[in-house]
Formats: sequence, C-alpha cells, structure tokens
Amino acid sequence: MNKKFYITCAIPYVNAPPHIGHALEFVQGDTIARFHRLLGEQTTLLSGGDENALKNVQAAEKAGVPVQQFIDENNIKFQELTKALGCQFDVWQKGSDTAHHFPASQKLWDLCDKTGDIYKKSYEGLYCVGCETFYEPEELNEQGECFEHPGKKLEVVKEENYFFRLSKYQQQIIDLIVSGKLTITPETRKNEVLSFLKQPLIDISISRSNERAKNWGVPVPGDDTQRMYVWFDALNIYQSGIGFGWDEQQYNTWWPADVHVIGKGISRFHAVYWPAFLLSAGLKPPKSIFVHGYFTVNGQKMSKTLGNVIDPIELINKYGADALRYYFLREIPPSADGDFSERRFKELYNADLANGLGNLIARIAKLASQTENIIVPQPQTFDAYLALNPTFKIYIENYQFNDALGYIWGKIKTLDIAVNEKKPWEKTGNELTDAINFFIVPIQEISTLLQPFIPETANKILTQFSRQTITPEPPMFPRLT
RNA sequence: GCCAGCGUAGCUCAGUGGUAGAGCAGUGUCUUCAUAAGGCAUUUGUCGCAGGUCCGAUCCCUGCCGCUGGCACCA
Repeated sequence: MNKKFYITCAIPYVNAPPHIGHALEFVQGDTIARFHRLLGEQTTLLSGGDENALKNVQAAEKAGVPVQQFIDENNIKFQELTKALGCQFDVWQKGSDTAHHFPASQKLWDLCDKTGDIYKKSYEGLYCVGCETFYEPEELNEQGECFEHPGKKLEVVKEENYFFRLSKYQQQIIDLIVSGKLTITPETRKNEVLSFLKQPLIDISISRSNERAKNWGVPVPGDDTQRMYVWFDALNIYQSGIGFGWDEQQYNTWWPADVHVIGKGISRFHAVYWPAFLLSAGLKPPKSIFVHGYFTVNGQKMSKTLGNVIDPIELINKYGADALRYYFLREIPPSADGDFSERRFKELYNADLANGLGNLIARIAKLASQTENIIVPQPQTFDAYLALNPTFKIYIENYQFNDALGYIWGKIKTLDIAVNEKKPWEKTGNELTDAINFFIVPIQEISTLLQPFIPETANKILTQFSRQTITPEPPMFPRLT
C-alpha cells in the first residue's frame, strides 16, 4: 500500500455559523491534503463538530431549539461551507455521535485511568449562575461580579471532579517538541509553547458534574454523575473519526496524525494537553501541528459586537470558490495574522486572476485555436512537474502557500513576456505552429501545479490544454470593475 | 507587569556590515493574440526615534516610542 497521510482541521464550535476564519483553515487543510493525494499517498482529511461544550447547550436554549437539533443544523452549515469552498473532507466526525465518538472517548479515559493518571479532587470556585460557568477572581469586575451579570453575586461552589496528571508529562512533552518528533510550525508558535512549558504544569480538571454539564456530553465511565470536560473528548475526535474504539484496524492504518491544522488560539491544547493524554494512554502523539493566524477585517479584530464578521458563503457566491481560496492562500502569510478587506480582495483578483492567469490562458487559447497542426502532448504527472520545481516543492512542504503561489505567478509573468517576444500574430505556417507549441507544456505544468490550491480552475485549464484541439473558453475570472 | 516578535516606497512585504528591493497601485511608452488585458521604462523612501561600536549600519549594541502575540483548566 502507498504511504498514508492523515490530516485534520480543528473541529469548529457549532454554537454559531461559520465565518471566514473557519474558511481559511478548511482551505489550508484541503490544500495540504490535495497535495498529498496528488503525490499518490492514501490521504484522509478529517474535521467535525465540537458539540459537547456547555456553550452549545446555552446557545440552543437561547434559540429555543432542542440541543441535538441545534448542533445538527449548525453542523450542516459548516459542511456546506466546506463543499462550497471545494474542500474534500473524507471524515466529518460529530462529538455527539454516541455510536463512535462516545465509546472512543470512554476508551481513551479508561486507558489514562489504568495508567493512574486520573484522580478525583474537589474543586472550589466562584460560579456565576447566569453564565453557568466558573470565573477566576481576576476575570471579575471591582465588585467581584462577572461582566455579563453585574449586580449578581457569584456563588462559591464546591464540586468533586476528575483531574488529569498533566504535570507528570511536562518533560516528555518538552522532549517531543525539542527533538522535533512533534514539530510545530511556524517557529514563533513553537517558541510560545516551549516558553509556556518552562513553568510547572498544573493538573487539569477533565470532568464536570451532570448538573453543571446539563446532562450533555460524554458520560465518564464508571461514574454516572459526571461528564467529560469538553477538551478531553473534543481532541479525541481526531481518533474517534478514524476507528479508535470501534475499528482498531482502521485506526492503526491512520494513526498517528501527520498534521493537525489549527488556529493560534488553541495551540496549547494541541501541543501540550493532547500529547499528554495520548502518552498517558500509551498511544502515539501526532507528528506535527501547523498553526495559522487569525483574520482581521479592514485592520480590526473580527467580532460580533463590531458587526464585521464576514460570511464566506456570500463571498463565494459573488466571486467563486477559487477566487476566495486564492486570496486566502496568497495573501495570508502562514506565520502571522492576515487582513481581509474587499478592496484588497478585488485588487488581487484583478491583478492575479483576471489579468494574470485568466488573461494568459485566454490569449494562448485564442492563438492556439487559430493555428494548424499544434502538438498537444499528454500532460505529465504532478510528481514529475514537482521534481522540476524543487523550490516550489519546498514552499508547499513548509506551508508557505503564499510563496508557492508567488512562484507560479513568476512563471505566468515569464510566459506573458514570451508571448510578446515571439509575436505569434505576426507569423504564419510552421513558424506560427512552433511559436504556439512553445506554450502548451508550460501551461500544462502551471495548471497541474495549481491543483492543490485552486482545483476547479486548475482542472478546467488542464482539460482545455489536453485536448488535441484547443478552443477558447469564457473567462474564468471576469475582470471586476 | 513579565516574555517574545515587529516597526523598510501609497498598500502588502523581502532583504544585506559597504552608496536601498519585489509585487500591487501611479506615470510614460510599445503592442494588439487576449478579460480596455500584456511588454518595456519609470517616480516616491531621513529602512520608528535617539545614542553607541565600526573606516562604514537599515542590518550589531543600549535606551525610548509605537504595534502585535503569549502568559493554563477560557474553543
């Protein structure tokens, strides 16, 4: 069997519809997955729904909808988004799936418990009845009240919970990261995690009382008064989706994950807690974590209160999936936050997609359609073209999508120059044929290499330039005014 | 507050101890195969501020100003 490649995107919180941040992550994950599929690797791309958080229950109550129905509906919105973006997810694992996810999470719990890493401890904290959550003193206002419910006194609530011996794994996790057995990209995120690991780790609570969890979530095995704390089971979706606890053979084929694609806000959970759970359970930690930044919109943080949350579906309907994919991959540096503005989006669209790629294809297709006896060879494989472009390969492998695309657009520029120099419109007969033949292979190469990034466009061009007769097609990216 | 990083052309950013670069936008020009697209040429910068090291610093050091991120049970 071919080499396997297992990649995940973070499972979104399904208490609200998706925004462009989710879209960015899906596109990045899909691009990496497509790259590996094109290399001939057996590839699985997974995401799912983070459904067991209390906030989902609260959001459902607010909407006046049963919890299961609420999260199912939101889940569909996320899955529709992935399809609209042209992302190929192989597995969509829901946290509320009692057939697969529940037994998988209980199995993980049992394994950690068997190692002796789970113990009971009483937890005392300030509880806000309005928010249904605990607060630390520094999270409260001067009156010692939470900001959501001023005037309401917090209660001191004491509760027995299960704790996980995170402290025990401190050194092992440092070793994993320093040795590169668990790689974290980009470097700045790795440094952040390591600096966090310089302080002593504190054991974390991994369960809640049924009452506090509103009877929602995965029951703790052997204790029907408690539910698992959402992170313990949420991270385990990466395993439950591929057979853990219900199909060991399938699980062993895919685990460990080759990459977890995540946003910067949850790097600790993935780089510290998750490997610790797995080590405790005697399972392999993931091989790498790729951390992307967040979006700002017109330079400002995205937030519901500011009302600047961007709906990716609207953008796709307006400009097409590949245009949005291109913007994400070209404009957002992998190591930093990116900004979204429609002005910039249009600028990039016109400059690169309409005037650049689209126009080059249009001019060559027109010339080719008017030329006799052109030779259209069979395009080579992705592998073969990749071997010819080692710099490009390195860019993709390092998740420098922006640089990889910059590299391709350098080729487009070169071809535009070549058209001007060869002046095919001044030629006839064999001279014309030769001039046009010159461009066929490079276009096959470009479109093949673009397949992971803008698959629909890439395949359209590749098809157009693989037929024996090349004919002009309507513009793929009509220029925006 | 502590730790890390950043501050370079209108915009997004690259870069090096030796008289500053790319793309986009702008301007001029050539061309017509093309989505009023393309080629060529070209303007702009006290390389955050102030000191220091050095023959020489945008790149090294110090201080200051500004911005961003991380600082645990919070997705």
